[in-house]
Amino acid sequence: MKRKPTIRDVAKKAGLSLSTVSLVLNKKGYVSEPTKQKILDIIKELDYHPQPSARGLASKLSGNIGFILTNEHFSQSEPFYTRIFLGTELEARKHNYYILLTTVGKTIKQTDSMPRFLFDNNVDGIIIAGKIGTSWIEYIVQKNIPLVLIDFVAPRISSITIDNKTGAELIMQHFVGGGHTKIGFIGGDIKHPSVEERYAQYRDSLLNAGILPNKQWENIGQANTTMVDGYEAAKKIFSRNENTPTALFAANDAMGIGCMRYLTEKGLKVPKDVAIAGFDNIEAGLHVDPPLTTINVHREEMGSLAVRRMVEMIKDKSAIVTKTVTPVELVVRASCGIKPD
Amino acid sequence: MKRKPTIRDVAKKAGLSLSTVSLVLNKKGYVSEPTKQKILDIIKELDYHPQPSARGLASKLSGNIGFILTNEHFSQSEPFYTRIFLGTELEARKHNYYILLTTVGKTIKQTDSMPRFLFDNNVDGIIIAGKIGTSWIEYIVQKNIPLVLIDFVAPRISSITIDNKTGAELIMQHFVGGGHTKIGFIGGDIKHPSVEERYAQYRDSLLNAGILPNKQWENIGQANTTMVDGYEAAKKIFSRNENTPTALFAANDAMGIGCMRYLTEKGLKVPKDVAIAGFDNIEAGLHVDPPLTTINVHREEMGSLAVRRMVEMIKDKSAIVTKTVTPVELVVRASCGIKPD
DNA sequence: CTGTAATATCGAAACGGTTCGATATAAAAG
DNA sequence: CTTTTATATCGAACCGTTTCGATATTACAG
Repeated sequence: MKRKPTIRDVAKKAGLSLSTVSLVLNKKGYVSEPTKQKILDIIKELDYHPQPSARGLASKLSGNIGFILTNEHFSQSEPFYTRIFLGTELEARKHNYYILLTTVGKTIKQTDSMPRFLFDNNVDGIIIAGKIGTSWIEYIVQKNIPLVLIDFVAPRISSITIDNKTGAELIMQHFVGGGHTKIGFIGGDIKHPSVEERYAQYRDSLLNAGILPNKQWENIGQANTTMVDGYEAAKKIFSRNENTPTALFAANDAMGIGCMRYLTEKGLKVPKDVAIAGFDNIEAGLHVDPPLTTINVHREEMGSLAVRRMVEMIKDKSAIVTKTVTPVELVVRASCGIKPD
Repeated sequence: MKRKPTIRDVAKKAGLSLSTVSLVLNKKGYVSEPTKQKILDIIKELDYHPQPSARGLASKLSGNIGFILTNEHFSQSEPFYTRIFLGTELEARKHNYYILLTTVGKTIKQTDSMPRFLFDNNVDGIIIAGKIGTSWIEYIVQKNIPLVLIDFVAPRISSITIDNKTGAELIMQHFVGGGHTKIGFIGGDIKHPSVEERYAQYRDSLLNAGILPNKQWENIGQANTTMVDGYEAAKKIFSRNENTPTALFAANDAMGIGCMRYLTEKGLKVPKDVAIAGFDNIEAGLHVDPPLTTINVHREEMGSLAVRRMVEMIKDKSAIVTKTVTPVELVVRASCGIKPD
C-alpha cells in the first residue's frame, strides 16, 4: 500500500525545492507563472493534500474555528441555530477551515468540562451564536483569541446580527395596514438583544401609528423563547383580560406557533379572531395551520458572513471591530389574513 | 506575554527527559510511581497542554472523529440527529477527541465539495448517522478509515442501532391491550432499516393478535418521514376509505404529529376517535395536544456509544465488527387514551 | 554468583510542513 | 553602465511531539 504523498514528493517530481512548493500552496511570495502551473499540475496528479497537523505545527495555526452554542440554545432553538451552523460549515470548507462545534453552559463554571479547544490552543478563532454569559466572552478575549458573535452583541466584539428594527417595523406596518389597532407582543427573554430590539420597535411603531401601547397585551417576562413559552404567554394575555388584542406579534416563530396552538385550543380562529405573526422564518412555520406570517432571516448567510469575517481577523490580527447587520424580509402567509400591499 | 509551556518546559522543570514526560502523557511504557506523580504535578502547575498538531504530526493520528449527516437528515430530522451529535461531542471530550461535524449529499457526486477531512487525512475515524448511500460507505471503507454507523446498518460495519422490534411490539401491545383491532401504520421511507423493522414488527404483532393486516391502512410509500409526510399519509388513509382505523402507529414522532394535525383539522378527536402513537420521543411530542405516546430512544447514549466504539477501533485496528442495539421504553401519554397496564 | 527478564530513563531521529535569510537573475532607475 | 529594486528559487532551521533503540538498574531464577 502506497503511503500518502508529501510535499517532498511533489518537489522532487517537479525538480524544485520544498520552499517553492510551499509558496505555491500558500499563495505567498514570488513564483513564476509556469513554475506555479507545473507544481499545481503535479499536485493534482499525485493527489497531494498538505497534512493539517504538519501545517499547524509549523505555522502555529490550527486551521480550526470553534463554534460555541449554549446548551439551551442547542436544544431549544435547534432549527434556528443549526442553520447558522450549516452556513459556517459550508463557508469554512471554502476557506479550508474546520469547524469545531461544541456546547457550553450559559456561564463558565469550573466544574463543567470546558471545550477542550480553549486550552488546547486548537482553534484560530471562535464564533459564538446566541446570547451567552459575559464570562465566556471575557475569557476568550483575555486569551486573545479572535471572536465573532452571531445574533448577539458585546462591546468591542465583531458581530453579525439581524436587522430586527426593520423586521419588527415590517410586521407592525403589515398589522396596522390591515386595520389592526389592538396589537400584542409576545416576548420571552427581553434581555436578549434581538428580542429587545423587536420589542422597542413594536412600541415605536405603535406610537407612530398613534396607538397607545397596552401593557396587558405584552408578555416579556419569560426566560425563554420556546413554543411552550409562547403558549403560556398567550394564555396569560387571553385568560386574564376581558379586552383582548386582535393581533399578536411574537418575537420568534416558535412562540408564534405556541400562541396559535393556545388560541386554537381555546376555540379562537386564526386569523379571523386573532392575527399572528412571528419572526425567523423557521420551517415549522410553514406547516402549521394557517401557515405563519413571519420575517425571513438569512441564517445560513449569517453563518457564512461570520466565517468570512473570522478568516479576515485571523489573517490580520489588527483587524478592526465590525458590526454587520443582515437584512430581513416580510413573508406574508395566511396567519394574518392580510393581503400584502 | 509568556508563550505556552511545551513538553520541554515540563521536562526541564522535572529534571527528566522529554521521552519520560511523553510516556506519562500517553500512559505508555514504564515510569516509576513517584516520577509519574512529580510530572503530573508539574504539568498541572504549568498548566501544560500538549499541542494537538505536534502530537498529530508525530503520532500520525489527528485526534479528530468525523461525523457525517446527510443534508436531508440534517434539515429534516434535526431534533433527532442533533441529539445524537450532542452525545458524540460530550463523549469525545472525555476521550480527548474532537468531532468534525459535516453534511453531505445522499450519494457521492464529484461536483459536490466533499468533506475535506476525507482526503486531508484529518480524522482517525468516521461516524455516520442515519441512512446514507452505499457509495459513501464504500468510499470510506476503501480508504481504510474506521467507520461506525448510527441508526443504519451495512454488512461488515460496526453499528449502533435501536431496538425497533421491541419498540414496535410495545406500541402494538399497548394498542391491542387497549382494545384496538383496527390499527394502521404510517411509514415513510420503508427502505430505511429502522422503518422497515418497525413495519415488520407491526405486521407480526397484528398476526400474533390474530388480526389480519389491512393494506388500506398502511402507508409506506413516501420518500421521507417528516411531519408533512405524516399529514399526507393520514389524509390518504382517511379520505380514501369508508372503513378507517381507530389507531395509528407512526414510524416516528414527526409523522405522528403530522397525523394528529390532519385528524384534528378533519374534526376527528384524538384519542377518542383515533389513537396515535409515534416513535423516538422527540421534544415536540410533549407539546402537542394531546401529548404523544411514543417510544423513548436513547439518542445521546447512541452517540456516546458510537464514540466509545470508535475509540476502541482506533486503538486496535484489528477490532472486530460489532452491532450494538440500544434499548427502548414505552412512554404512555394521552394520545392513545389508554392507561398503562 | 551469573545470566536473563523486567523496570526505569534517556538521546536522537523522525513526522511534514512553513519561513527566514541568502543567492541569482532580470528589470528599472539614476 | 552602475546601482537599486523586483522577481524567482533554494537551503536550512524550526515547530512540539512520539517512538525506537540504547543504557542502567533492579529483581529473580538457576
